[in-house]
Amino acid sequence: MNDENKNVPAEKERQVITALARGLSVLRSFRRGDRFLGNQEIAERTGLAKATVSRLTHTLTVLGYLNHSKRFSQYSLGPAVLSLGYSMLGNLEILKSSRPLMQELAEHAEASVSLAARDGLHMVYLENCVSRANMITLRIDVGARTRIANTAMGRALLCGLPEKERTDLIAEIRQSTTQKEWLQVKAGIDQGLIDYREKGFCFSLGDWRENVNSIAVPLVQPDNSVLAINCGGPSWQLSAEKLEQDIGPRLVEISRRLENL
Amino acid sequence: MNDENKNVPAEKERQVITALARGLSVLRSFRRGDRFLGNQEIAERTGLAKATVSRLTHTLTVLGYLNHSKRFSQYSLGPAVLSLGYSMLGNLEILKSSRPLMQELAEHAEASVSLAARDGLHMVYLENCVSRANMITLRIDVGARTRIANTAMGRALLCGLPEKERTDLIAEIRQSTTQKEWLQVKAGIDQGLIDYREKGFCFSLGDWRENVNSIAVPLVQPDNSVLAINCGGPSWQLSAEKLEQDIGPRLVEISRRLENL
DNA sequence: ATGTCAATTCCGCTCTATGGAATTGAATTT
DNA sequence: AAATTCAATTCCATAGAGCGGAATTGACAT
Repeated sequence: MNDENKNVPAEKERQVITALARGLSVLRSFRRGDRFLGNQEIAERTGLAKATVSRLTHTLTVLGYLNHSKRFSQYSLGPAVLSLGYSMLGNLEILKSSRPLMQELAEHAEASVSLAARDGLHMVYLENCVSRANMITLRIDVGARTRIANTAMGRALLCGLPEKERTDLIAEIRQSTTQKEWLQVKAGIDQGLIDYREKGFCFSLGDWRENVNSIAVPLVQPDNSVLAINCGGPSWQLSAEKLEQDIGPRLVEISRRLENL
Repeated sequence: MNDENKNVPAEKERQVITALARGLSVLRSFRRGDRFLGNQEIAERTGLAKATVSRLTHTLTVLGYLNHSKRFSQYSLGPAVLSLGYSMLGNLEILKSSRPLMQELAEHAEASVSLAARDGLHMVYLENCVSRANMITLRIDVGARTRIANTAMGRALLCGLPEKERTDLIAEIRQSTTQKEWLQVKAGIDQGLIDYREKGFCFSLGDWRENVNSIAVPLVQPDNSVLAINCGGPSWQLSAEKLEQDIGPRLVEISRRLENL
């Protein structure tokens, strides 16, 4: 076997435990909408050998992270994964303090206000406050993910990162984007940086979904990790002007207050 | 090397991948309230060697399941764990259909109505509906866990299980309980079985927390897995009588409707 | 400078995890 | 019933991943 380092600059990478990484990739292969997956399907998605997947799924089942349905001999995600998320949220101090402020803004704007953290090239929603009026309509759930590249959330995150990390992340995003898409994405990011410098917040006017407007601000935590808060909703309800004049300043104020404990 | 089977009845256990199990136990070692844990602390909690933990935490960090704070050189749970929970909930058909019924009952009872699944000896909350009136007071979050042994949820689950599984699970519970505790626990379970046979639901009157009453019903899914729904709240608001006369029958009705798709 | 404590790396060894092939098992068709 | 198909599981030999004790590094306090 030859060391095919795929022209990675021979960086002495630290050891990653493959069995663990593989097991987790099995869990991740369940996407929204796949209630049940069989070993075969999982093997295809993860690129692992059938025998390997069989053992991984068995292990995960024993541990409660997967359920096994005998009827169909297929697997579904088990309750144990939920507990992990619960522990995570329970340990985030910021949630307690941010909730009331977010809810207040949600009511004022009659829109949706969310707090999110970065996971790779995505933002993961940690908390979501909705105005009573919209309670039923809108429902972005905790744990949901949106791309950094084309959302106000993502742009705000980028603005909150230290120079070096931002550059690296932008490079990563570029990697993951087709040449054609990149032009748009780049434009959005650059505009975000400008908006942030000039106004303190980033926009996404229909970039994520047509007819959905949103603005967002970064939120730097005591441990220097960066989160982002956005306020978004249907464009007929949240005009660019309203966002800029009214909501924006309020968001900035919220972030300021949260950063000062 | 001698096969020390530790007097386990020589059951040919299937292979469990240790590296994966260990990695997950690292994640689980974060309990509510531990924002940050260091390798040493994790090593103690999991019983793994320091060097091993160091590699596991590194792997988990690379994958996004842990965050590493350079300042304190400690780890916290990362956003990736949330996504897993999200995928799980997103794939549960039952949630969509149960939500309106649960919310309706929550409003009627001015209490909290929850849906939960079993994870080991615990019930994990999958969904929680609260009456508007109580929105602020009560907050049992999705992903939270309560013991099967002393809750209405747990008792209802036991009632919903097929004979064999129930017996096994009760045996497991016994294992995990001190002799002294067991008497109480056993009594509660037996009473639950009686209540379920006679009335269709199980009680917990102050068994979980003093001043908290609750009733629950099992919910058997198309794939034969069993969930449970409860309705609970402060005892001054939910008297035993009200639960039995009014809430109970409604819960049974909900479960009946949900079981018939 | 010196001392302490934790994280990481080193290193040789062991046994775990691996994947191709064979087997089992379930479901469907003839 | 028998035959066919398709997927899951088990078998097996082997490579090398993961292991832990010990040494090293690194951060911080004295």
